[in-house]
Amino acid sequence: MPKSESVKHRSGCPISIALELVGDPWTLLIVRDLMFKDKKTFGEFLNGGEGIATNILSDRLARLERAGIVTRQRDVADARKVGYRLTDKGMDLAPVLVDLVVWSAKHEVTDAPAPVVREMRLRRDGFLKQVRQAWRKEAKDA
Amino acid sequence: MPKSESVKHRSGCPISIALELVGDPWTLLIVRDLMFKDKKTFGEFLNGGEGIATNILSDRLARLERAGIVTRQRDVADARKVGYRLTDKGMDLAPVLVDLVVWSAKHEVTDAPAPVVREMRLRRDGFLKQVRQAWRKEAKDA
DNA sequence: CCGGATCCGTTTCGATACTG
DNA sequence: CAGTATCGAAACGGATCCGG
Repeated sequence: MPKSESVKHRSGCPISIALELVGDPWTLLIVRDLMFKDKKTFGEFLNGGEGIATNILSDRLARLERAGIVTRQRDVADARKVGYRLTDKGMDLAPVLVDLVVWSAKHEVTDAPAPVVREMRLRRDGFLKQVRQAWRKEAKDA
Repeated sequence: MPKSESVKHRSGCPISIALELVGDPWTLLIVRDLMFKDKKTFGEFLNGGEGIATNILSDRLARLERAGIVTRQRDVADARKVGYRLTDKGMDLAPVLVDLVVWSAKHEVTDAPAPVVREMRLRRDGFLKQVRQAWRKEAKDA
C-alpha cells in the first residue's frame, strides 16, 4: 500500500491524494477532536473517540506527530500531563473535515441537523476562518 | 469500530463523520478514479489503483454499492463487461476529494503543482460544478 | 480474455492486562 | 494519567481457479 497515489488525469495531470492519514478512521477522529473540540490529552481522546484502544491511540498519535500534523508537549505545571496540538499543516485539513461532516450529516447520520452543520454548509469560508482564528488564539495563551 | 461517531461540541452540538468509507484508503482511491478519471470497470481500477488485490477490490466495490455510493450495471452490448458509476450521493463526495487533493498537493506530494490542482484551489466552486455537469452528461449518453 | 471467487501465509488490528 | 506488552481475531495480498 503506497503512501500516496498518483495517476494520470485524462488531461494528463496527476491527481494524488495522501492516504496514510485519511485512509485510517482513528486518525480522522483524533484530528476532528483536536480541531472542533477542546480535546488535547490522551485521556480525552480515549473517551471522545468512543472505543479506541490505548495502543491504537498511542500509535496514531505517534504517526500524526511524525507526519507533522500534531505536536506533543508536556505540561510545564503538571509533568504527568501531555498535551497535543494541531500544527499549521494539521489545521489545513479543516476544509476536508468540514466537507466530511456536511456530507455525513446529509447522507449518513440520522441526528437532527445541528446548527453547527448548517453553519459549515452555508457559511463555509467564515466558519473556516473562525476555526483558524480560535486555533491561533489558543497558541498565544499557551 | 462504529460506523459513524457522534460527539458533543463544546457548544453542545454533535459533530459526526461517516467513517466506513473515508476510513479506508482503497475506497477513497476507487471513488477518486470514478470521479476524476474515466475509470469504470474492474480491470481499470486494478491498474489504476496501483496494487490493489482482486479480492479487496471486489469487496470494496460491493461495500460501495451497499452504501449507495456506486451502482453496478452490465453492459447491454457486451455481457462480459460491467460498469460502475457514482450515484448522486457518491458525487456529493466531490468537495471532500477536492480538498483532499489540494491538501496533498500542498503538504505531501512532491510533484510539480498541476494545473488541475490550481484550478481546484482557485476556482473551487466552478470546478465542482463542472465535475457534476460532466457526470450528468455521461448519464444521458448511457 | 474479463470479472470476479476462493484459498492461504503473513501482517495488522484491537481488547485486555499491566506498568511507571 | 499516559502509555507498553501480550495475544487472539481480523484484514490483507498473492496466487490460483472458475464462469461467461
